[in-house]
Amino acid sequence: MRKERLSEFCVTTPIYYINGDPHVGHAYASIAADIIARFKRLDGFRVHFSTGTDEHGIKVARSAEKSGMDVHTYSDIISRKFKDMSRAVNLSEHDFIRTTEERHIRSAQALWKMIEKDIYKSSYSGWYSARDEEYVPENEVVDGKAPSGAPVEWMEEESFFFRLSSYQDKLLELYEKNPDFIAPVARRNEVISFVKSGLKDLSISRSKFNWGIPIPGADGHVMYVWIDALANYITSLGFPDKDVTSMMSQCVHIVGKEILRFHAVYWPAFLISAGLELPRRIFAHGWWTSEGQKMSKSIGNVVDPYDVIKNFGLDQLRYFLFREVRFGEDGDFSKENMKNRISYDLANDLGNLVQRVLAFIQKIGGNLETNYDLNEAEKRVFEKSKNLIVQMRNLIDKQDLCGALETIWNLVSESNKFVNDMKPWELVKTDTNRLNAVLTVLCESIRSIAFGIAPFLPDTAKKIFDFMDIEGKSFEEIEIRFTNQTFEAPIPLFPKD
RNA sequence: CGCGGGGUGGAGCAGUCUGGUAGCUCGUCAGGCUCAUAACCUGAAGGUCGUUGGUUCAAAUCCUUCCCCCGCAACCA
Repeated sequence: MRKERLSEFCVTTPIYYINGDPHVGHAYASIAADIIARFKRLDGFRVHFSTGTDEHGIKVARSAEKSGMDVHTYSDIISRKFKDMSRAVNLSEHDFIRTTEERHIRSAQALWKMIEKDIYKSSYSGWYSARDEEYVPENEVVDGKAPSGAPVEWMEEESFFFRLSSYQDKLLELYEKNPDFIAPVARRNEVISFVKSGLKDLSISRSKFNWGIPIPGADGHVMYVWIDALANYITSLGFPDKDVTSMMSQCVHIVGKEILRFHAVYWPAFLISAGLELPRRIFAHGWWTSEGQKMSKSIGNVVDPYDVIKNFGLDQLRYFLFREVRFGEDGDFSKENMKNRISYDLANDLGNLVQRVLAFIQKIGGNLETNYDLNEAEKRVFEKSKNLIVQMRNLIDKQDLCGALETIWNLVSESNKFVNDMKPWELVKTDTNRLNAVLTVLCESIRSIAFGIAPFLPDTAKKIFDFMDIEGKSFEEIEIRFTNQTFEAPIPLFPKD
């Protein structure tokens, strides 16, 4: 009965701000969400998966101006690049949402109306850099100058405020009652400590520029980023036309650690104010360095996902990103490590397992006479392969993507060891009955592995499914026992040069 | 004294709450095995567990001194 209620699932990436080209950090968040979405679909859930671009704000308006383009045209071009990246990293079925779309403008305005009781007009003041046309955070002002070196002056403008201060206790109660609302734990502690230190009301409008969503009934004011951008999640779910309650309640927001606070503090406050359902979890991922150094344009070590895909392959990238570093922690993107992962984990362990087993079956005629009358050793591996998805389910629900891969590779190793121990190349001469049992177990195991890797390495999984004449649409297929089966001749999955 | 996390063999980490001769994954070296893009098995090298002093029969683990690294500290998507 609980299964019934949980049959919907929602996962989101942040919407990416279009002030630069997509890099591996964007790809990382997108692939993470995709892996989760794919796993849940295979597991029978109805999944809503959204990503997109955040296109309003002074920076975008200025960039457009600088490049001599109309801001709409400019947004279209940059947004397109992110859309292309989504395809390049093989995101499964998703909604790509742009904050400049009509549906989103309606949604953000509707949300504004729903939280209006917590909004009041006052004036916003802060250190303003005229040259950069933006406010500079207090702690970044040094000797009356912005980090850019531009002079700053104290400015005031009329602004709408959201009464965030009155949500402090409610938020703390939310974190308290839902220990898993923010993950990983270290991040959760940071957020709690931030909220405990006291919340100030939030300025949520600007009148100095107009590249934003107009505030209903307040000419000359546009929404400032928070409400506009965060509302994308409910826009994507059909708000305000549809009831978003059940999907929201199952929603996991994947975000970068740099924007955790907006998602873990402001967003729930807005939702509570609007009387809308809260998401299930906010998960903050870490950042990648490149060859041990912070990625930066000036060093020229920014990792371009297209380069990696071209040089190493897409599934290889998807594997590396989530196996190399525990999801939630920072990590280093090193070509050397990437090569090793591909060579050892993918080619030697997984690729070779599939190859040695399926090629062997070819050798003895391409036909497997199944035998499920198993002895102890065979049963152990068989059970383990039947348990793979069960174990992964728990890990994926905690967004432990690295742990999920480790679990799969445990089975890969165990299966390789099983081949060595059972020596099918000897059984073929001595005991055909045992041989068939051993090969049956191995095929069951390979099939489970293929399903396990399917969310991570969809193309590779597809190849294995094809070798074995499997659909690969649902984990339920794992339960269907092989009967006398003819398999295709395998081709190495990760050929070495 | 703003809040928090951390310093453990080459790398990344566990162990610290509930003291008892340091463990995991990967890497390195030697041997065995070989169906395969090879894997697996056996053995080996490598750590004064950041520093100081203390408690104790016994400390990576408890108390103390100092050093170092990293997050967060509100308008940065």
